[in-house]
Amino acid sequence: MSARRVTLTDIARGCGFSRATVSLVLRGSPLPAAKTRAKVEAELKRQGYVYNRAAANLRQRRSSSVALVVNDLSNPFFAEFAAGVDDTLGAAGYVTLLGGTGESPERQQRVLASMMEHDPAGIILSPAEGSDGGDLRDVLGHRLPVLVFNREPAHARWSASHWDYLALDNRRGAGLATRHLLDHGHRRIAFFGGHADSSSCRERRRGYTEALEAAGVRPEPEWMIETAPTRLDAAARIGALFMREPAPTAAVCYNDAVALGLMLGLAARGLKPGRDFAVTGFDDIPEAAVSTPPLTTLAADPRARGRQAAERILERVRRPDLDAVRGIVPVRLIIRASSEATIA
Amino acid sequence: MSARRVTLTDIARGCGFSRATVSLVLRGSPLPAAKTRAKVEAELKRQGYVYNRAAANLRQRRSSSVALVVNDLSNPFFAEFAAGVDDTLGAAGYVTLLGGTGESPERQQRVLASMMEHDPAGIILSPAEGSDGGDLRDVLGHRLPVLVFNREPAHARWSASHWDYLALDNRRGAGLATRHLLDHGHRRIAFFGGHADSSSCRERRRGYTEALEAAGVRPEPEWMIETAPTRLDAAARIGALFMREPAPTAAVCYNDAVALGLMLGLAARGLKPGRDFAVTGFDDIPEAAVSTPPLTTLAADPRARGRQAAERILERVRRPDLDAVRGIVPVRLIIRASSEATIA
DNA sequence: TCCGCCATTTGGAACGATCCAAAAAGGGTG
DNA sequence: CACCCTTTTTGGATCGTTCCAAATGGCGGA
Repeated sequence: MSARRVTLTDIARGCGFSRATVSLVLRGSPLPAAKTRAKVEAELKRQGYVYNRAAANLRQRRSSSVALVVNDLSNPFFAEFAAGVDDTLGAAGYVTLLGGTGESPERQQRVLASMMEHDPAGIILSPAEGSDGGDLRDVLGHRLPVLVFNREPAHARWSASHWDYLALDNRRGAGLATRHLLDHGHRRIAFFGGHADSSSCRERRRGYTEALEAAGVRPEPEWMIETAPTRLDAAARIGALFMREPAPTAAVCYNDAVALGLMLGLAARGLKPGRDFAVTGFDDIPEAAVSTPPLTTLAADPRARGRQAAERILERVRRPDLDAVRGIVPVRLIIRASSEATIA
Repeated sequence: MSARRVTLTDIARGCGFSRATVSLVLRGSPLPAAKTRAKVEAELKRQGYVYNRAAANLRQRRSSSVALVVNDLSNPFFAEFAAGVDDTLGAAGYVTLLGGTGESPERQQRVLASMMEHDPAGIILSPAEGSDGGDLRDVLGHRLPVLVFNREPAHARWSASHWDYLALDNRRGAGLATRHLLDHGHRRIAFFGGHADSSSCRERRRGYTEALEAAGVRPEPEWMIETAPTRLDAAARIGALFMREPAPTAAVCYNDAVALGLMLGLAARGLKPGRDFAVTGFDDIPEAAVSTPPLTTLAADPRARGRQAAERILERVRRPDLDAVRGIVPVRLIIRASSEATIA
């Protein structure tokens, strides 16, 4: 166990060529003679040589990894996203450095600092809620290609800079859901869940408000209800919807977790979601299709988003000087039973 | 953009000390005088120095990363597992190299080879279905600490060696579920889903069979039904349960995905799961709590398992010569409505 | 004043690869 | 056989850090 690692020098000694020649063979250069190549390759196999990419990267001043830092890995949306990122990076010969922040900006700073020490070629960051753009800039510096996914950190200082940005079309998505409910005759529609200081929540609220106004319905501030973006907290706050008569007859929810929580809460109050009250979500997590009732929601194909993010960061690594790109990806409204409730 | 990276030498030049001294300060050695330390630290901040761990690792012949290779990141069970692993590794100052294999042994070989080139301190592997122990040994070599999670690769050659192993108590878990159904009066109980060549499936089947036999019920080979471990395939194969009269009245499912698919299929045949037919799952994925009806299943707390795996691999990195450990973690039966159906 | 001792500081060789310019080995030609 | 040209091969410096043995400086005591 645990003998020394086999190096280029060992191979060179073993087959009587120089380190330089062995290195050429390793990299598949056409220079070495066929005979030489064969001998070297035999020796590589014989000794069980494993390439040391770290050493090579050091000399070549490049990097073969990309960091992926996400706010919440246990959320299936981000897990799928991560899978997509890893797919594409792997295919391009990069390895993924994974870091989870658990929605804590402090922890995010630490994780990012640690990533930086590993010298990634670029970084894909889905910021923790409450991230500060200035703090991020401090750890990440000005040199590294960065793609911000899904939400914008507070303090726009960063946005004046060269970071790419990729997010869902939250505004249009929420608008679609709202119009869908309006089309079913609803007029008293709440926006339920999420934290108003998260950029994605603000955008969704905006899409909701605009859709209402476009239909000539006045948005009711009391019906914009904040919750943590989890099933549990959503279920707990359902009371806020029914404080005052007349109560809403439908709700656009911040995301699927919140919508599922809301439906649970409704059932507990004796209301049948989808018949007595219409609900929509956002994300189309796998559960949405099998909940009771199945949840109308907005699909964004997180795995494809992951691939997209990876492709973009790779492109940016190749050409660091291009202007930053802001990508807003469309979302699809998936209509299921949870929004069937109709107002005559 | 993209100026040269700041190095130790730059700092040394900038504050008039030698590289060696700056390095001592960086590593918090007590040797440098307080005054010196202060000056160096000021210069570090001034130039925005970022430590290059790769270079340090090269010199020190050690590694600060651990590879995590999983068969299916988009499965919430493994996503949680990964989050747990990353938690613990991060806290210990290691970075996680993530790799997904999508259940393909060929891809797994490639991913592992790539990981090896990045010289991880150890590797946590949840093998793809159909992995071959010999192949694994070939890429991983004999030097690297390895923890195999969740299932055993075929060909036991590897097991004679020094790899750690951590898995759920599949046998006991399936036994618990089976006994639970027996206690509700069921006698015609199927084992539904999974591939018989996966070790976890074999173990669960064994627990099921033993529980039946302990209750004096003869297991019926036709009632062990194979499916891919997905909702979709499970739903598609439901017919196999009802080929012959009398049909089973309950099923122990390979995992939650399969159980959810089965319930879907039952509903489609006009049977109400939980009332006309009892179902249990395995894993306790989040959906299990909110499905219709909520699913009786076995919980294994994947995040805690992730932490456990990480701790074990770190321990093994510290002391490579200890004997391999086989850890079997207990699972808890979570009783919900899907298994309420009773036989008088 | 000189010496020895302690606390600091330092030059230069590693680590395992790549790069570059230059050397060595073949192979025709005249 | 000397010459030139092409094909192969190679030594040594380099990437950014750490390690080590040895150098430096200051200070108290003889």
